[in-house]
Amino acid sequence: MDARKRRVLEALIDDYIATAEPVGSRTLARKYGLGVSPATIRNEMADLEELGYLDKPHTSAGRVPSDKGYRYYVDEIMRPIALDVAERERIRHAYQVRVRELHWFIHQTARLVSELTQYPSLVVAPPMDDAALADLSFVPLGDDMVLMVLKTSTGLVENQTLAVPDDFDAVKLQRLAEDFTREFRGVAIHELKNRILDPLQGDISRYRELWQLGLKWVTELEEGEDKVSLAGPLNILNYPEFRDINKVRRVLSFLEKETVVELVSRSASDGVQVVIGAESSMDDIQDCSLVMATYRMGGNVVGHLMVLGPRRMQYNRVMSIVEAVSEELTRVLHG
Amino acid sequence: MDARKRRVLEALIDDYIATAEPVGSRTLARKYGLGVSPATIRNEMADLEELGYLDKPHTSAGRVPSDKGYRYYVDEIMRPIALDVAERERIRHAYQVRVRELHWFIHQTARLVSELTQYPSLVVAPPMDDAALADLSFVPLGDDMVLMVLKTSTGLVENQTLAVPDDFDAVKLQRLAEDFTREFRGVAIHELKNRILDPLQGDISRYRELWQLGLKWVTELEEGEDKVSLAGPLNILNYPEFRDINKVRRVLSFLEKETVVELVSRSASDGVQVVIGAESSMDDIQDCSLVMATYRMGGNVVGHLMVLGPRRMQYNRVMSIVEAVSEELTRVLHG
DNA sequence: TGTTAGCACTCTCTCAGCTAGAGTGCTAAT
DNA sequence: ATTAGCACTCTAGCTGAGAGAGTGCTAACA
Repeated sequence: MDARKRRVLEALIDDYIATAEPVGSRTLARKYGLGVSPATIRNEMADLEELGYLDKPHTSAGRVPSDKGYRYYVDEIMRPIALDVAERERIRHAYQVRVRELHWFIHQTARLVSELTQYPSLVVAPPMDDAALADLSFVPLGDDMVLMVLKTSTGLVENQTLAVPDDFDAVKLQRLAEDFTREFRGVAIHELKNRILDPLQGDISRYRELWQLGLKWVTELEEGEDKVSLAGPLNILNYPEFRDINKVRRVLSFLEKETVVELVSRSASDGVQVVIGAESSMDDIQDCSLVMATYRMGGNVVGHLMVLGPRRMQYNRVMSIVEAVSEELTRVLHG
Repeated sequence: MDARKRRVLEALIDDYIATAEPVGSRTLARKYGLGVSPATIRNEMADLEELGYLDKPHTSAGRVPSDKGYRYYVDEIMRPIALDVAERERIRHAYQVRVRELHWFIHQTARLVSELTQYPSLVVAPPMDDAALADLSFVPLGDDMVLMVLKTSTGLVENQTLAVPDDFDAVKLQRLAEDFTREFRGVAIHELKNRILDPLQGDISRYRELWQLGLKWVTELEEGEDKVSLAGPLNILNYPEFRDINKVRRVLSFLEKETVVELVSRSASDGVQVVIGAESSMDDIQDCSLVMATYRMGGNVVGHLMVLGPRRMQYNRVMSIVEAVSEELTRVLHG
């Protein structure tokens, strides 16, 4: 793979990303200043095809990048692109409203990313489970209803209405919350469940009744709907590779399945990651690419952020956006 | 319009709803026991076309119902269908979790309806604005943050985190909430804004600073994202009339525009309403039908519920579902 | 030896023409 | 009033030809 092959591959992929049409030697020679004739380029393309970087839809069409071609492009050729000022501003301002609820963050993030990239975007919340309890309070609502407000050590707030037995009045509830917070502050949420159900634990039996109601909620928090936010799914309709309605259906329903979460969570390493086409080994998105990143929250609690597009994706742009947003999100969640 | 014409029209529409293919006289004679020959049916069909109830895609295709045809079918021919037990149960159980947040209700309702009907469904929340204040409380969160919890006279709860000035400690906040609730209980939310901004009002100037923060939130509540919930948009991909990607795009983006809310809110009358094709005078949904209903909450505060599908919709089934759900919702919101 | 011009070849896309099939509308018989 | 029969119309689908784009190979060239 000499320098000229690289330049040919780069030009071809750039052109294909821009046009979605197979690229021929003539086009390449004309539009990109490669300094050689179409015939020479043809030879190079034949080599690149033999090396597995290019595919041919049929004999008399131009070439198209293969998964391996894109991979090489992403890893070795492509240079990161700087976001423009407006985009940076957009990202910086996205989290200025001082909401502290997790589902708001993931919703906002998914929308931000899909609007910036013009691709569908999916954000997975870090498991609430791993965070520690910081504070618990109750707000009586009348009608035997109470609003339970949970604050985590990561600074987030979640709340839920609960029905409580008749004999819990406001005073009792407040004392309960204080006792509870004193006893369990700093304990991880998932740990909490064991402690409460453990009969050897001290004088907490009187909370049990109430807490069991709360347990249900905590459990829901872990695997509730709020955990994943999908934004901009319709964006894929703008790309010609999704002219086929069945493909649209396959991909979009994939995004609503539970498997996405597993897929996204699988790649837990730092930094921006790219998955190209069949690399995901998911049938439904054989010809889609994913750009993923993680964000952190109070230590090692980790959430995920993903963009899905056609393999012919503007990788550098999308990667820059995903990186910038995940960093901003980590920053905001830390402060 | 004699009895036989009615039967022909009914059979034709039933068949077209089932198959999405233009219906010919032969098919009608064969599949529905009309007791007459295709030739006779042809004559009736010619009459029905002249009367405007049917259209012809082209000379040698069968007939297709026109808007007027569907209208007559819905108003005069079609009989309501009873939901089966499983569906009734499904609806009854949908609201058993005792959440009291409006956005939960609309989200849940939209999902329920789209799953039952297999069409996209949209639910518009009643304007928070019209409800009266029942109770206000604050939960301190540390970091100068506070959770503001608003309870309305309709029994719903909304909450929002706010940043507050340094000098509001827990005690001060609690007293503030008590004073506030005492003074403004029963006042409509939209009225509240005027009262607070009115300098002639009594000794409330000390709340102003805090409340102005809250005002922003209340304003957002009125026209925030939580006001509308769309579920099952992908369902339309299952119907052959949406094989064209541009039509899908037109319709789905219509559902995300602000105009839907206006359209839905326009028909404020009781009971289930049907809008067929061009009756909506909305270009983007020329060949879609809408089934809409309202639900009530604490008197006359009204929300809306809508199903969108192809004109070739299973009107009786969808109408039954929409009616049952809106009634159940009204019932639940009342208790 | 690497590059290039030339050229035959291959494959797809499009368009016109044709056919089969479905359905109609009219006429005449019942 | 109903129906059988039949000519007519229109579409969907197939076929074949031609244009166009692009390739791969060969031979000439620097």
